[in-house]
Amino acid sequence: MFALVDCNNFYVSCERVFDPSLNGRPVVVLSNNDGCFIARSNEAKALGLPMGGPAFKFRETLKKHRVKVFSANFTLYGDISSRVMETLANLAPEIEIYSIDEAFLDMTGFGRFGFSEYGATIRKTVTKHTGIQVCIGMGPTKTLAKAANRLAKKKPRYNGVCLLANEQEIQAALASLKVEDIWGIGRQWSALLQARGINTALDFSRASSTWIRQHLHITGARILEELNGRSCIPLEQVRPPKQSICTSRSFGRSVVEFEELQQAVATFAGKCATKLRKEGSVASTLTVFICTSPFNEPSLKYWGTRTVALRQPSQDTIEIIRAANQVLTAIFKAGFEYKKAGVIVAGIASTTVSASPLSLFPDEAAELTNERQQKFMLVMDKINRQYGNGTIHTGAENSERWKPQQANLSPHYTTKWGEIIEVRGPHQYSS
DNA sequence: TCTGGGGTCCTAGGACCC
DNA sequence: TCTGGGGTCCTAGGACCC
Repeated sequence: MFALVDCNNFYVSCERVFDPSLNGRPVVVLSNNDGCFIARSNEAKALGLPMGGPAFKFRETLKKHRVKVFSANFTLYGDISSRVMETLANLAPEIEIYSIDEAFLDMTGFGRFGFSEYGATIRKTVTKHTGIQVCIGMGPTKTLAKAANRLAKKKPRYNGVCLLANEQEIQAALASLKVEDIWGIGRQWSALLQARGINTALDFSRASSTWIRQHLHITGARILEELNGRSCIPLEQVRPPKQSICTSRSFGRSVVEFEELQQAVATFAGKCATKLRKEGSVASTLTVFICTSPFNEPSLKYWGTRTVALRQPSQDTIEIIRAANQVLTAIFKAGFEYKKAGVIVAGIASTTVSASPLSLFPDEAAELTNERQQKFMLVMDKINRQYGNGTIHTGAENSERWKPQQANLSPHYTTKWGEIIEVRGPHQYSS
């Protein structure tokens, strides 16, 4: 038996924990650059504000209904998330952290407490420890637990916990689930399925496995099995090492100058190097991409990207920035208004298993430099850990000019002393 | 005027090996 | 006119997830 625990309207809930006056009011959280809706309270959903909808198109509604709008505060959400996960890990020994607001739990052996009863206990405990509300779905496979979770969220009669334990419950649940709402079925595939008369999850579960295998490949075949109660997507308790690391941003405004793009790309490359060191990994390839707005007319559109091999697998900020700069120089075209850029490092290997190949012609001077570079990076990371990110950085990195817009950022309530005090104010302590 | 960021898995096809 | 069988590795592109 699997359980899927999913936080309700997670980013909005995080904001509400620190400002309960927002309860009952419509609240939305925007993506970087205050672009799209990425979280909505139930009240905001009821106003018809769609997930992913661009905020500027709904200015009227936001104003008219006095919707509280937040810029994304990922530092806060990440910290609250880790508290939720910690609570869950104490309630069930086997847990897979699936996303910032979701976790799968292995419920094997918990039947003796009653699955639904234990689900209710989990719900209560998480709210008590963190202030975050969750819904829980349970079923014999991860895909069915996902479906159950959807029901738990949608239908009040479940009280936030939906258990699919027997054949009848499962069939009824699948009949009420639209095919596009199955976990793993996106837009393209649901169109394909609907064209074939497969409209519900129940239809899907009874579809021809040959046809599914042919058109939806192995991924679809697994879903079919899982809907029929045969588990084939296992719980992944340890996160496998990342295969690629990406740092990309849309710019707060158009960027035209090469030098400015250069600073942005250097900053992303530096961030990738920091992430690599945090993972204990080295990368062997590097990709840089730059692009104009996808909403431009075709003649004003440009998408430039190139991948190169690094001279040797690396996690060195300076090395990676240098390589990224070379790629940028090669793909940059003057005369375009750039809106976004990014750096991706891949071909990742762990530093701990000494997977990086040795040089056939070792260069002692270079080795010495490498060693010094590594020590330098250690010092840099240590300073930034202790005094805050960005305390020390290379001259090439600069995030001032292209910085994303964040007009309505809430304080970093749980991660910066200064911002906690700023909000609460010393006078409140007396009461 | 203004439209996010960070990932994974799978397949097909090309280039290569013996 | 006729031209094997069994592989690996890599990349691009397309699908999906939150």
